[in-house]
Amino acid sequence: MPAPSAPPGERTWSIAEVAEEFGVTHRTVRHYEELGLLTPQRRGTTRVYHRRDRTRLALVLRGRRLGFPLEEIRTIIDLYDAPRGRRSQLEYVLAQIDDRRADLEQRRRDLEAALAELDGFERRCREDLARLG
Amino acid sequence: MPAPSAPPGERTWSIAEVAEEFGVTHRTVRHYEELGLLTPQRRGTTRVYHRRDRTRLALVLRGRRLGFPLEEIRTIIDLYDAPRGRRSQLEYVLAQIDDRRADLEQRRRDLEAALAELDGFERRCREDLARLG
DNA sequence: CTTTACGTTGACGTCAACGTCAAGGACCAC
DNA sequence: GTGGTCCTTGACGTTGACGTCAACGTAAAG
Repeated sequence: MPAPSAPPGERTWSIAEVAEEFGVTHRTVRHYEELGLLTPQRRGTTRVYHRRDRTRLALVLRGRRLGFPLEEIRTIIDLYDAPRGRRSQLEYVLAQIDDRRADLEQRRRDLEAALAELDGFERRCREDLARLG
Repeated sequence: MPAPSAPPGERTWSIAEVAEEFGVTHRTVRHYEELGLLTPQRRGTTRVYHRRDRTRLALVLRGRRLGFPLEEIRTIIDLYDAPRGRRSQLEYVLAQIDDRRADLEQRRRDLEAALAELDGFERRCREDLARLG
């Protein structure tokens, strides 16, 4: 059963399909649900994934590639869905955004430094190689 | 005993000093030694850290901030110290460099995407805020 | 000489992020 | 019916990266 496309015309996916598509195991998908990172619909007892779930999963996996702990990832993507009706809420969200940005920019500096070192190292290696030529 | 600066005039450090300076615990420093990331000298039974160890520790911590597993970090920084006398060795090292660069550039893409999203989200939040007067 | 500070080596504990069964329900094909 | 495929919920195992003792050595300070 490759997941029904029943009432609102919107396509949905089974757990096996999303796992396959994103290159993770169904256990991983379930784990993310346990942590509140995903909240698929249920058709009876079976999980039904919508576009929204795929979007969130993509965000989770990107955060994972960047080395963030899942708990932290949750607070971030929850931020995107947070209510922003009142001024105080908006100001809180904006403060969080600043924190996140500072973190990401530190990582960017680390990343650029690592890449620069790698470049320098490659140059030296190529010079060594040329000398052996 | 803030570590002796005995024969070659080069300053050295105790485990407490390097831990302090890099903002980690001595347990962490020992753990890194167990994994072969650091190889301090011994004066009797006591560890003595040289500039080289500090350099490596800095690399390790940067790798850690970037979310790399310690084992992977070890293979990378060992690469920097690897023998490159023979052509085959150099070619191996250059291949490894390419692998590493590909990984780092994927991370950079993820990072840029995350920052871009954050920027867009902040703009929307600021617009919401403006609408609230 | 005893205390205090810092060092050492095990060895077990913990937490995150899953892996890996086990046992069973639901539905289709034959 | 039986089998096969995909789904479910536990629940225990594992790995990485340390934390946290315990038990002990050593060397300067009182």
